[in-house]
Amino acid sequence: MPDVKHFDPDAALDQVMRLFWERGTEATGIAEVVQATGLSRSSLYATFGGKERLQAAALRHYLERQSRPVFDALAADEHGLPAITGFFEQLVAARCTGRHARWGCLVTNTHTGAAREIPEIRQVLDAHHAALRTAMRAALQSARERGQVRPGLDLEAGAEALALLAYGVNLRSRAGAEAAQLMAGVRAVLDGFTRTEER
Amino acid sequence: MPDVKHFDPDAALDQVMRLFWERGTEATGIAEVVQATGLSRSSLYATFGGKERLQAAALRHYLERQSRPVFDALAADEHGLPAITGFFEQLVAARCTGRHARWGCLVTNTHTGAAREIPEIRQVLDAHHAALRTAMRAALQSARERGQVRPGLDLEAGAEALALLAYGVNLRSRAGAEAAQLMAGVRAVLDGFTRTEER
DNA sequence: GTTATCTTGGAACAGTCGTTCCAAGATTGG
DNA sequence: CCAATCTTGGAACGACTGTTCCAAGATAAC
Repeated sequence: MPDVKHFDPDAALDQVMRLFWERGTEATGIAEVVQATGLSRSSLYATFGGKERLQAAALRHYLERQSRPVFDALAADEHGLPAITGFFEQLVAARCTGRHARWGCLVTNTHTGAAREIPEIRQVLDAHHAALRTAMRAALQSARERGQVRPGLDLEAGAEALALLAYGVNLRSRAGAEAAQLMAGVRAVLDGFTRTEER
Repeated sequence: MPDVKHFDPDAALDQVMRLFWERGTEATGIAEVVQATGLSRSSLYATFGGKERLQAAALRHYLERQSRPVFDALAADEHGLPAITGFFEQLVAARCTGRHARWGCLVTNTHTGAAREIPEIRQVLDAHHAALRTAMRAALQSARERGQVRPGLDLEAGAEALALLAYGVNLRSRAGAEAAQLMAGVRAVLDGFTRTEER
């Protein structure tokens, strides 16, 4: 006849994710996590384990709640190149203005930290990259079917390129890059993927 | 009638740079710096000041010794697009194989850390981005003069795009990305910049 | 050789790190 | 209401953080 948790683990994880996202995982101490969530150290460790496990959980949470919905929307959008343009406009806007301005992307930020060596975390990094690539690839496929894409474009290579471009946007945005400059860069790549007659 | 330093500050800074580059600045303690350089804490603090100043110095050192020479070579190379392709081949090779494999780029790595807020460091980040953009811009200019570039390409936007792409390469390489996949992405972008008749 | 000045080694600092532990509290099935 | 079981608050842990300090050592001009 056990007791039950006095809090919502998912809501707590969401706050941890935001904390790690904004301030950086390595720079965030357990004390700050305790304060932000309102939990005690006991509850924290009993629920999520140590900091590594917590970081991995927060990262998975980010992938599911933040990235996946956007990726899925992109993959499902059959407008082709305009869908990709829209994705980047949305991305740049989110990275440079609003509640999460200058936070970058938690997954992107994690690439440079020490935690990237931990298998559980490396796995999420790779899963995120694969998901982003797949979404880009699907959108490019739609674009080709609509005759928007320049002949000879390797869709796999194009998807990889757009994924790398997104990382670049995420990275530079965290150091204060201007939205207009980022979008100009994005457009230069996208124009290069476009069929001449469409341009 | 003072004493002189018993070590070469520049050589020491070079070792600090390598340490921060490989292991990450936040993850590297002063104790490790002391051990790697062979200096005492006194000499370290007397020469470079605290960790923030040391990080800024190491970052500037990286920009001057690692980035600048490559950027200058790119800007001076008048072969056009092949020069840019060569730059990326060199980059991907350096990031994925050899002594510095999987180290990424110190400047790129610094974008995500807490130190990005420090003015002295933000300044180096922006200077690096400007230098990279300028070099790319010069190479694209040469490419245009040689008729290699597709009509309608905005050289500024193109330079920004290639810079963002480089950050993406640096980032993903640190998490173990495959060289071939990275280069495929790069080629997709570069092909998009190429004049149709040249392709 | 003397002396003034800087450098060096190493101990010590207070503060923070992530983690552990246990008594007290809360909950649910009986 | 009892009892079994999990949760919770909070103190305490050793290890490490970056930094400071000072006596001892080294150097170069006189």
